Amino acid sequence: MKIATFNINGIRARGQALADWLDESQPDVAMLQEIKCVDEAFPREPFDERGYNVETHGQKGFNGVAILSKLPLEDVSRGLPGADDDEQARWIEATVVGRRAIRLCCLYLPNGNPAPGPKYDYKLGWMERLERRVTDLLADEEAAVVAGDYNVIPLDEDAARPDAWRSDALGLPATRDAWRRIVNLGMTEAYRTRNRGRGHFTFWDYQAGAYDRNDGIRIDHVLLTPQAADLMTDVGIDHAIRGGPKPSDHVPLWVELDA
DNA sequence: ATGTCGGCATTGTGCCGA
Repeated sequence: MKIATFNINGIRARGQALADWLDESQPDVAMLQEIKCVDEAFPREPFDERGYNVETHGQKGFNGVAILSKLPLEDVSRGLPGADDDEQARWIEATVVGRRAIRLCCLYLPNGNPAPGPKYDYKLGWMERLERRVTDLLADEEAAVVAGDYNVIPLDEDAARPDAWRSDALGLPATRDAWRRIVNLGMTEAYRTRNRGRGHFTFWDYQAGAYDRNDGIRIDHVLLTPQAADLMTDVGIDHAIRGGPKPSDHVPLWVELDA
C-alpha cells in the first residue's frame, strides 16, 4: 500500500497538477494539506473518477486537510484532540483496511511565525497535543501513519542554509525539542531510515529561484508506529514535480507498506 | 532575504499567510 502526503497549497489552484501526480505516482492513499477551502467547495469529481474516496476537514481561505483513499475510509475523526476551542482545520484521521488495518493521521502543523509571539505559542501548544495523540496511538499497538506538513526542520542537515532558519519558528531549538519528544516516544521517521546527509528537501520557496538552486528545507514528514514501521518496504520524495507547471511549493513524500 | 503564490474582499488592488 502506497501512502503519500502532499501539501498542495490550494486544491482549487492545484487541480491539474494534483491529478497528473496521482496518475503518475498512483498512491493508494494521499493525505493532503492546505486545501484552503470549505468542505462543500472541495472539487471531488477528478478524484471520484480516479476511484478515490474523499474525506475532508476544510476551512475558508486557510489550512484544511483531506484524505484520498482507494479503499474505504472508516472511523473518520476531525480535529486534533485537546482543545475544544481550536477552530483551525489541521487534523483528520481515518482507518483503511487492506491485508492489514492502518490508521491514517493527516496533519498540517502550525507554521508559528513570527516567533516569539502568539502564533508560536499556538504552534508549541499544538505540538503538545500532538505528543499526547501519538502517545495514545502507540498505546494502541497498531499500525499507524502520522504524516503531513510538520513545519519542522529537524536538524541543520535538513536545510540548504541552516543559519537562515535558526531563529525561525521552523528551526528554533524549542521547535526541534518538541519534535524530538514526539519521535522519541517510539515513532520511526520514515525518510531518514533510508536516506542520510544533506540535500533532501520537500519544500522550496517560490521566491528567488529557490528550487533551481536547491535552496530547500525538509519539513514534510511521515512518522510510523512500530507496527507500521515493520511493514515499510520503501520511501521516497517526488521532487521532480516541483519543476513542473503550476507547482505547489511542497512536493509529495510517500511510503510503501506491505499491508 | 525576498526575484512568489493563493485566497480574500472587492472590481483593481492591497492585505494576509506562508
